[in-house]
Amino acid sequence: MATIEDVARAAGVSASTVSYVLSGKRSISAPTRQRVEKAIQQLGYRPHAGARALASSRTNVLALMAPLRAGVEVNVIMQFVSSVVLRARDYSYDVLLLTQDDVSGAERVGAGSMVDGIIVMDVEAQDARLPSLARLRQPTVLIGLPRSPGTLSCVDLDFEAAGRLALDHLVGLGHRHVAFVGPPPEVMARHTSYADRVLRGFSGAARDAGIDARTIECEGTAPGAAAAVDELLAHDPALSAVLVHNESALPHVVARFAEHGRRVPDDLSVMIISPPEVATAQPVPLTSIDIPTERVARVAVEMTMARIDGDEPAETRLLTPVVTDRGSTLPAVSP
Amino acid sequence: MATIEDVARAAGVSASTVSYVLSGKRSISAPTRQRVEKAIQQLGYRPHAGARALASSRTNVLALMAPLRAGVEVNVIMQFVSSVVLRARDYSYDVLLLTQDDVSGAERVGAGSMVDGIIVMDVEAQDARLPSLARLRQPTVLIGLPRSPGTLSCVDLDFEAAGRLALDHLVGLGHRHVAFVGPPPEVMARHTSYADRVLRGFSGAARDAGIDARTIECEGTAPGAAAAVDELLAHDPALSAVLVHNESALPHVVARFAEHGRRVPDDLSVMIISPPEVATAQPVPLTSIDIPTERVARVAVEMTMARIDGDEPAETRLLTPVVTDRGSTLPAVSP
DNA sequence: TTAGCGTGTTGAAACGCTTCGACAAACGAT
DNA sequence: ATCGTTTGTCGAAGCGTTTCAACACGCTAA
Repeated sequence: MATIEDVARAAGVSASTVSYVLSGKRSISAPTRQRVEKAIQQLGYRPHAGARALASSRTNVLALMAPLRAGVEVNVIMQFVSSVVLRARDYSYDVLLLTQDDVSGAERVGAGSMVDGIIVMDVEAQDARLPSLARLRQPTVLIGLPRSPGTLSCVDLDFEAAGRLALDHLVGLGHRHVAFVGPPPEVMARHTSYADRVLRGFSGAARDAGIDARTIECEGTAPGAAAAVDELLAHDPALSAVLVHNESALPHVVARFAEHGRRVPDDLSVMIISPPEVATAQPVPLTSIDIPTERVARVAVEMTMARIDGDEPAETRLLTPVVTDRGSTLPAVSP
Repeated sequence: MATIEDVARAAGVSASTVSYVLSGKRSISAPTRQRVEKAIQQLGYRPHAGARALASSRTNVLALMAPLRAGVEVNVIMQFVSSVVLRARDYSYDVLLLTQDDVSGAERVGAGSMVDGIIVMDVEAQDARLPSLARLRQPTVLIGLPRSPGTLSCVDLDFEAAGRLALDHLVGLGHRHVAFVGPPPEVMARHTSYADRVLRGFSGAARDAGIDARTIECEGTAPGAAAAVDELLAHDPALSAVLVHNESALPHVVARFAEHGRRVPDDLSVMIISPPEVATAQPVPLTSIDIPTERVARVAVEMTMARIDGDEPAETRLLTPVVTDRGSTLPAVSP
């Protein structure tokens, strides 16, 4: 492999000049720059990442913690992951993927100076990883909102507002018999940040509206969905609208309601919180509060970059949810 | 951050001794080792990855190319990705995730000495990336089987044998009216390695058996599946068995057959090629040829490691497919 | 004419580790 | 007692960059 010295020799300059051509940190005369660039081309020179990291204390690598826990929506995870990778490239960064659900990976790559920053997914309300992350030299950005972020930056859709907004949307259509079909029990049990928050927003808004809105956890399987739907209808046969926050269960939920003779949207209004791709890919397109995965990922990367080379203070950004009406919610019929 | 010198000073030895304690490449007396280890603990020392890479020409990082193209099964991809990450850890390796579908990412991290080896997913029959990959200093292992692997290692389920095996299984049960529901058109058009191979195996075996077995591409959506099923039945109303190699379409295919009054398994035998999790998660568990994602990933990592520090020659390993009968295929009823 | 300044370039010192060759000490065999 | 081996440790070179201080040069301003 060609080194910077080889390039310098070929161009008839010193190594430091080559370095300055590459980094642009000092002005270089046009002729010199051209000779250097030509030498780089001809030799196919690429700086050695390790040497560069050693000298500059910059790796141009980001760590992404994406624990693949039970009950998570793989599609959504993957959307975040690929968006983060894509956005990181805008800043000439690569992404190291960590999938363990403890913090050991982050400690290893952080303390070992393998990365300049860390993005963390699937955050829990009381996330055990946060103290260790806060101790690292590298800035950390959470996708999600724990109870006490401390000095860590956070970004996410405002899921609490989303829950509230969904309920208000349904109530605004005149629905008084409303329910929430949530993530599977294991996700709730972990107090996964988004799950808690939607629930809080939805239930809080229901209380404010004076409505008894039932909420239920739901496995992402056909039998699980059937059980959930059956229970909801048993509890309130007059049920006329549901909010679903569980992509895997969604088709089965809709199917089960159909078996009970409730068709969307005439007999039942359905909303979902999910990426738009999911809401539109259903047999009947669904009114939804879209999870803007691409935007969240972009902001996460931007925040990380700002903290890497700014020393910007930590910050929490919650994106405002919006209802996209796709026709699966209709005004309630008067009793 | 503590450096190796700090540790050496604290332990009253030289830096090289600390290095040898860490690497085990020379024998160190027990007392010395203990002092060094204690110093490491107390200082919380972690070797600087860049410095280590510079000195040793080893990064302990693997690149994983996982292009997220249209029509790929995200679940399967994710299973591979997480298995690769997990297995890499067995060798103290981390994984850098590349998602671009061209080879530029691999060139960057390879030529820049960011990684020691490269694992490539979603390989096409005539994959344009192969020549560049072969030129890199780092060993590359393909998950998939291109037409001419050259000096690159390959590992995969033997999809051609799988196609053949599936057809033989169905014919063995007496079915003579058999069809294949394959991946979506965009996957076929790319000549994605596994897609081509299943098709070849299935069609070849059908020819050998003297059967006219229809094959059809299929979108992963409900309308797409309906269209495919309708066409198959129109072409051969006596159809009694299908092989599906398309997870997204699977539930819709089964549903559409049901709408035509064909129930699994009594009216229709169904097999699928997929990871076992998918086959078992269906309302009716399906007889399948399992894609052993975990095993393929493990072998891919092992092969990469062997070539990193062996200088083993390239090798192709095809895992033998096996039919797992879950009761969704029954003997054909005599006409 | 000289002092001062900006521009472009360079040499050398880090950065933190691995590894080679050397060497001292301890040991066993003669 | 001597020689050769083995064992444990060390010093120093080298890995390929970045970056700082210094310098040469040509200019402008006084």
